[in-house]
Amino acid sequence: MLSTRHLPSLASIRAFEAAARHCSFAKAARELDTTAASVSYHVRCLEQETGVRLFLRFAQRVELTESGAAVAREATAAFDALRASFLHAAAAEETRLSLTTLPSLGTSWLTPKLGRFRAKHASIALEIELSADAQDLVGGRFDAAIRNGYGNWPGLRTHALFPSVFMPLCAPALRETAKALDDPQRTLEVPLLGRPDWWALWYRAHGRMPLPPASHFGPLLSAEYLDIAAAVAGQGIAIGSPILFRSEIDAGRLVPAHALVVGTGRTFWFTYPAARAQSRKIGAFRDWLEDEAARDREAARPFLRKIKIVEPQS
Amino acid sequence: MLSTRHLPSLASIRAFEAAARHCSFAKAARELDTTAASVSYHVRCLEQETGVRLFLRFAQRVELTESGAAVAREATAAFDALRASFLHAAAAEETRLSLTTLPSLGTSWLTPKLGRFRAKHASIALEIELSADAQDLVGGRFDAAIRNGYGNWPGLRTHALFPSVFMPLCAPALRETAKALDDPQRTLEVPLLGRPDWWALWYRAHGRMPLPPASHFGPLLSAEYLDIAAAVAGQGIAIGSPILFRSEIDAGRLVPAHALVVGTGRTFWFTYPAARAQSRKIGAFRDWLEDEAARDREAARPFLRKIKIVEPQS
DNA sequence: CGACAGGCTAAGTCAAACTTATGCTCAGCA
DNA sequence: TGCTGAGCATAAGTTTGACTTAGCCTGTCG
Repeated sequence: MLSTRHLPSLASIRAFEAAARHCSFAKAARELDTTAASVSYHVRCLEQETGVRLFLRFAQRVELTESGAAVAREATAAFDALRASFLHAAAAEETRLSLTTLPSLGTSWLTPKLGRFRAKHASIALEIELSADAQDLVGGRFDAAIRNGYGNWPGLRTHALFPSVFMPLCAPALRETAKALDDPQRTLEVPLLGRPDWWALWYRAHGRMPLPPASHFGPLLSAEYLDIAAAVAGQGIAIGSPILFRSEIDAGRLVPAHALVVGTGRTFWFTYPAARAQSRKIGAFRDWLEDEAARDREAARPFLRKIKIVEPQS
Repeated sequence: MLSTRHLPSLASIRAFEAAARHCSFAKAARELDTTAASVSYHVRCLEQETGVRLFLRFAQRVELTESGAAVAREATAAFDALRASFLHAAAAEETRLSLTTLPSLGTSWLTPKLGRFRAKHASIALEIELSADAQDLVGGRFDAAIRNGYGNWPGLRTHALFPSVFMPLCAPALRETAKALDDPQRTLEVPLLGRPDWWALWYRAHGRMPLPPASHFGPLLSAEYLDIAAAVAGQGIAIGSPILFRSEIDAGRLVPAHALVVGTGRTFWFTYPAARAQSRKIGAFRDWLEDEAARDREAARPFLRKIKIVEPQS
């Protein structure tokens, strides 16, 4: 009859449980949006499989047996507990958002704004992991990511935040020294900080100055925001995003060392698996993030007004 | 997402619960005797429907999330409780047998034997309801019945116990008076007790005596065993079954008032719904009952050796 | 008495459940 | 290092338990 782990058809148990609550097959059918014949069939199968009389039948009604009532109590409790656990898990799921993002964006741009997100969405705890490499969004480890790229990632939904651009930035004290970026007669007296490939692209876009030799470059640091920190300290001219480091500019710790802003067509995106489109927390974070990005794009308008796009050499 | 009473697909929950226990879709599939693809599909559907990440996926394994683990605990507990309630109900069902039977058979024949049934099957509690009318066996109120008839009841399984026959029985003191049943010269000095239709059939089978007028019949009592009680008290000659009332004969309280035993082809049957054929308690009771009936048929062999069958007039 | 509600059953239908085939990523081993 | 096997994923196709429909029966009520 009933083996060790075997359980009767759960569909039958579901039909029985509803019939027991209503003491009526017709009412159970209405609740389950099915027919009384289906309920009758399932209860009969259950009785046959288990050998337990669950209902006494009368012409126009049914009556639970003692055994039937006992099983029904357990069934109702079991389904209620199951339901509650899903509701609880879904609610808990909506209170934690795990985000993977690039180190400079996370450190310099996002983190300073989190107070505003927390104020707006007190119930959502944000967990941010910084990584220079794009993390997998399918395995379930992360809910969403902020990435730099062209936004053509299969299976992911993408929302553009702001363009990925760069320009020379330096401490105000180096404003005079920085004029050498535009003057072939002047010698560059401080090192160039940041990604050499960006500097190469910048000089290419500039078009009227040769790329300085490698000896003019500072040490290669592991993230953009470290180059910027060195520039703030007056150690050279860094190449970086006027959006990501806007707070430094606004505070007067950095100034544009040259007016030319270069881009490669890349953008910063907020992205998540398409299957997660219904997630309320992802939606809330996305909406807030888009507002923040729009605000920063607006504030950076003088820099973004005239971006010179260059093709990266592959 | 999840409405008030709605529960996700129970098949999906079942697959998830097994996968959670094993932390492996492949192992769950083996337990459920299905494929890993099926388990994977169900878990995915469940995650999609509930919005809850239940597992983190790695190339060759899966890992429960916190939420997944919580839901799994509830699911395992729910299924275990359900299973236990069915096992318990099935066990309880096997300890109670409700039988409907005819009054005389129940009172005079079956009840005196119940000690032997109880001794043999201590765990089965017998509940007997006496009724002159055949009770419904389909509604679930009764497990089985002992009926008198031809045994052709649709949907029921039948086991013959002993033939339904009748003969004149009286107290020993009326043995001389009873000779009038065979002697046209003698006047019947005591009333005839019991069913007038049986007396009519008996005289028809006799063939050498006219049926006495209605004035020779005693009052119409509601059950055969009451007629017999009156006969034991010497109030007349009763017509009844030498099997049902064998104990009175053995004790010398009654003697056959005439040797002729008449039957109409009817039998006493033990019967139950065919769908209940697997019931252990019904099987146990049937086996015991058949033994008792066989024993009584053997003891009544002198009476049953030569039964005169007459057709009832319809 | 007729209408209706609510059970039952058998035959037929259908959609969720399941299978098969293929692909991908590791881990372990020679 | 290359090969094998295990264990996930997905899409297309198949199957079967779940469900529907039609008809019947029994009460209840107006």
